[in-house]
Amino acid sequence: MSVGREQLMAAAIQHLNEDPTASMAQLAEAAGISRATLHRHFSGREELMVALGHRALERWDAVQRAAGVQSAVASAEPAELRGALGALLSGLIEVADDYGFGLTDHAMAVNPELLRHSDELEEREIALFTAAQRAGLLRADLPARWLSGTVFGLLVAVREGLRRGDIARRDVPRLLLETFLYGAAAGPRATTSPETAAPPGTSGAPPQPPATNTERQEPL
Amino acid sequence: MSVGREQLMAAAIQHLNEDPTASMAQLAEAAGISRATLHRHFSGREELMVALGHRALERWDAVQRAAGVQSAVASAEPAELRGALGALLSGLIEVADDYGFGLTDHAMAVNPELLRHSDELEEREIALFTAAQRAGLLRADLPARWLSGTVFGLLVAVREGLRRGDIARRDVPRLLLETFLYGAAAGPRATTSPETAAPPGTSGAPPQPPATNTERQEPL
DNA sequence: CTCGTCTGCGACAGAAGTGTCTCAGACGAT
DNA sequence: ATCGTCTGAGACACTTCTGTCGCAGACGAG
Repeated sequence: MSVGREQLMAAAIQHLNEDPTASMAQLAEAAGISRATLHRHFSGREELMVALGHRALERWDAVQRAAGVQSAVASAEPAELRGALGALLSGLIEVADDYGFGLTDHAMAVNPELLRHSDELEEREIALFTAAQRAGLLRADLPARWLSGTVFGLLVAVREGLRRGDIARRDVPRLLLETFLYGAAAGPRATTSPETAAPPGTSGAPPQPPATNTERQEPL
Repeated sequence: MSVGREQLMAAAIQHLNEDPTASMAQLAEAAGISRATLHRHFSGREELMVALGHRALERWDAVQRAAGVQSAVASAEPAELRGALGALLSGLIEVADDYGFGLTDHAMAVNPELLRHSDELEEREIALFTAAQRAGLLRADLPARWLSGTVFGLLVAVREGLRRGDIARRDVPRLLLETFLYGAAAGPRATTSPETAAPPGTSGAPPQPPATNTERQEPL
């Protein structure tokens, strides 16, 4: 047994991230094994895809557990919800980066098993958003389900940005969090590190209208 | 000539939105023509895909022109930039809805022609974001390129939300605009229609801390 | 009516991927 | 050394999609 099932799936995912249309032969070669051996692990392409999907969903699940989503929702404490939200988003970045192709791959959106599994995780996430809305951390005038979709879309944007080299890996958590929470509009807001609010960009100081300077609540 | 080339592509796209893996035979059937006739219009699948891609990019281009992106950037006037941003996002919703599959289809991300075309449009959009940052409409502490990616990601979220029936079509412009500009965090902000700020959801009034009530600048 | 054009239909070969099978060899355990 | 297990290589049949071709029929223009 040269390569285990785990390393096999890891190699497959890594290769699928570069070419989502890779054939079984290419995936076998990427894993350094023969096509026959690949079929000894997974009876067919379908089974491999489902296995990869579940692997990704289990990591998503692990992120939710590590973030303490369940207990935060149960407690309804703003502090706990705040922490769970931050940990969740941070953790999801890595998952989206590792399993990038799965975010938008058609095979994942068709299989009933995977759909049920991901729906379950999504509902848990929506429950967190709903609780955060009740606690006054997140806006209540946007459906929690849409907020969940927003996170998904932003993770796609993160994946693309990293793939194309548009954004630096170390900036991703800040970009994701800032964009998701406060959006792109200019205006007074309290960030986690105010000194990074104005990077030394080429643009001079924006002729910003002197809006009433106030403190904004800092949910995360 | 029963069906023109335009209607043919429209039918193809509509069908591809439901099943991105549809074969040429399925696309021909969806358009109500034979497979041979489809090949008389497009020499192969590759050519069809490129044509569909360009069609989508031309609509994107049209949205940019209708929004007056170029002149707004040239003028650097906050009022013009504000209008261009709003018109751009509103227009992109329809494009993303009609050409949904193209947002994440692999064939689109591979063809050099389409890449050059979309890069050109994207650069124009980034120029608008940059100008809006200089005018104080958008945050300057987030890269304009990331803001462009954010819009892309949110459009993917819109597509998915509509496909799954999570969100109502009439709510989409508000959801997209509000989320992109102000994010998901709770806090004092001036929306375009304050009376819609608190929908009659099941959740009671959130125990929101009485943050200092202030007016926020309203970029769009 | 007749001609030219366009269309659908069926057939064809080729390409690519998939799943299965056999066989020989490597390798470790005993 | 031998046995059992696992592996890679190759061959095979099967499916699906693709691209091309010829032919017959519909249909409008003249």
